[in-house]
Amino acid sequence: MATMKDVAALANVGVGTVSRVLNDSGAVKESTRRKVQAAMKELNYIPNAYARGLKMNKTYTVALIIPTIWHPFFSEFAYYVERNLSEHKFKMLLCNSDVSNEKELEYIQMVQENKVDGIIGITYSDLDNFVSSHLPFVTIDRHFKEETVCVTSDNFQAGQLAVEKLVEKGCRKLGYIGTHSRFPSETTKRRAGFVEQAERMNIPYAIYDEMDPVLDLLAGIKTFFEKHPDVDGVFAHTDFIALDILEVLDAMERHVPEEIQIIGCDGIKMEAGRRQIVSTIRQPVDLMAQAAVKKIIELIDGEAVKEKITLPVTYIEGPTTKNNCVK
Amino acid sequence: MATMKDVAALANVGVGTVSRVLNDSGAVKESTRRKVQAAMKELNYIPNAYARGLKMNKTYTVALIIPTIWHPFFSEFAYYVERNLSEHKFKMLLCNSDVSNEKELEYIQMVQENKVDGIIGITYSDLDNFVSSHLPFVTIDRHFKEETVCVTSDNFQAGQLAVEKLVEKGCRKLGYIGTHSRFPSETTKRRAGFVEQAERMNIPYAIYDEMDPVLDLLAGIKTFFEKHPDVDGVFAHTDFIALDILEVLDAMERHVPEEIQIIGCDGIKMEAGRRQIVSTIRQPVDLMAQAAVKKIIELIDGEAVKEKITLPVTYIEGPTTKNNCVK
DNA sequence: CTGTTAGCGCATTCAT
DNA sequence: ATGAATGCGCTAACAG
Repeated sequence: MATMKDVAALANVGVGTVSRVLNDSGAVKESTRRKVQAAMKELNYIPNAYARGLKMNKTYTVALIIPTIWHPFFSEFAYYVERNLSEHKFKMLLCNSDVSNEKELEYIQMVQENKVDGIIGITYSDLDNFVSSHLPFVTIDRHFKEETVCVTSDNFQAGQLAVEKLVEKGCRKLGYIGTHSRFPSETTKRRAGFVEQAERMNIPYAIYDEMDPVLDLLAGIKTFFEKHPDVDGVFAHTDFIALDILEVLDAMERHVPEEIQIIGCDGIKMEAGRRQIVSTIRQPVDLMAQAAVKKIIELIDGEAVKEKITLPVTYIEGPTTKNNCVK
Repeated sequence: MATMKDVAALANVGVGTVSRVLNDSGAVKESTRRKVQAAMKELNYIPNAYARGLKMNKTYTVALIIPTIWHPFFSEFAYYVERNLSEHKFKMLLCNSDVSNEKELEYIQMVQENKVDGIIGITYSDLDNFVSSHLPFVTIDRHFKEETVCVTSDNFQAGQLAVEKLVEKGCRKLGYIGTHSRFPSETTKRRAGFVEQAERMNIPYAIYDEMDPVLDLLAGIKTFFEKHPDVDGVFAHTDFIALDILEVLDAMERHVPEEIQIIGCDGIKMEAGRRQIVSTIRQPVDLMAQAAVKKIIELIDGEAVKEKITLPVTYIEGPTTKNNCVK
């Protein structure tokens, strides 16, 4: 592997000059620049990012820590994060925590050893206590402390919007079905928004909300519908829970959307271009990723304002609601 | 950030000794070892992987190049690759090529600069011409040259198995519906296996196979069924195509699986623990990832046999076939 | 404009 | 068993 020294020797210049043409820093005479470039090409020179990183104390690498990439929401998010990072000449180290506190901490150690410039994390430990405050950190859906930069979608609005749509589509009694983590998360506001809007619209509702990990969610959902047979519109905390609800209702021979309508949350798609799997309140995943990358780079460059960024959600019609209503 | 020198100073030893206890190399007196460890803890010492990488010319990093992480097959694969790498103390750099030849080449340049120890790739360019033969490379579903290590599932068997199952379930005339890349891929054998088995079982069949990118696949599928109204069993080249077929048949008011049965291929699941979306021939994604990681590490350690690894596929019953038949 | 030099943090000789 | 010295490839500061 050719090094800068080899290039310098072949071009009959000093290594400083090679560095200058490589980085386009300092002034270099056009003729020497061409000489150097020719030498680089001839030797098939490839700069060594490790040497540069060691010297500069900057690696142009960001770690993305998520529970698991094997999930449409996270994989879409990761896709856009990588794409945005790539556009800024950054690389992405992917870390699957499996929602394990222990693995999260292992990754924190690892990324520090690997001198990542920053971390974008969807995590569930109190990582902020372990990340040196010098390490730029952007969190998603989770507001640790005031000083942490957090990107989230408007979860409260999501709950409100779901109620609005369900009522608009003729529902008379609503249900909220969800689970929540032991740790604080912005997503709990989905339920709050649901409740607030239902109260405001003066529409009756029932709630089934359990803490993760849930042993038998399907059984819980079934019990819920047996207890509340008059519920004809459901807001599910996630699209996956909406799928579970569909399964239960199918087994109970209750038809969706004719008898009961369901709106999920997240707006997951299995791949770009494919449609949502249920009617849903969609998080603007692409914009969230874009915002997260923008923020992390600002933090890295030391020019970021610490703030919480909340992006708006939208309703997307799918197969689990009636679409023959007044819009 | 504390360095080895700081630790050495605090522990009153030389940097060599610190390096020795850190890497458990060479002999160190127990008492000094403890002194050093105490100093490391006190200073909250974190080894610098960039310095080490520069020195050792090894980074414990592998790049995964895939078309897009936003796809259940690739995200499951990436999940298992990362997990297996992680168990071997390796890190994973994720690269989404978007099936763009240009981006693939950019990534190749990038990962070379970043001194990755190896590449696992699901790619569509002739990357082998651009990767220095010194860079360990494991490819999935794509056999470049004899010397390339390739991991794939038994695509031919997949086609055979699908025919077997469809016939077993009572189908009298089969259809194969798929698309294929402009580039050679192991997956084209799915069709070959389908044809071979149908011939052998002496069962009539029709084929619709177009080259990507397809402008209007749904229209093509519709035409196929109009032309072959007697087809009552279909093997789809992928699960996603199976979904498309479902959509078309739904619009044509032909019932699945009562009138027509469909078997997809890949066995995608949206997340761990969730079920397949259609009846399918499943690739052993976890084993493929495991094999790929094992191979790449062997290549890195210079002890790999160059070979093609073919893993068996299995049939998984889903909602698009009749399950009331003799097994 | 350009050549020379001093580290960046670490692993590894080579003496001791 | 351990301390000192060398260099991995690069950038930046300095001297010309």
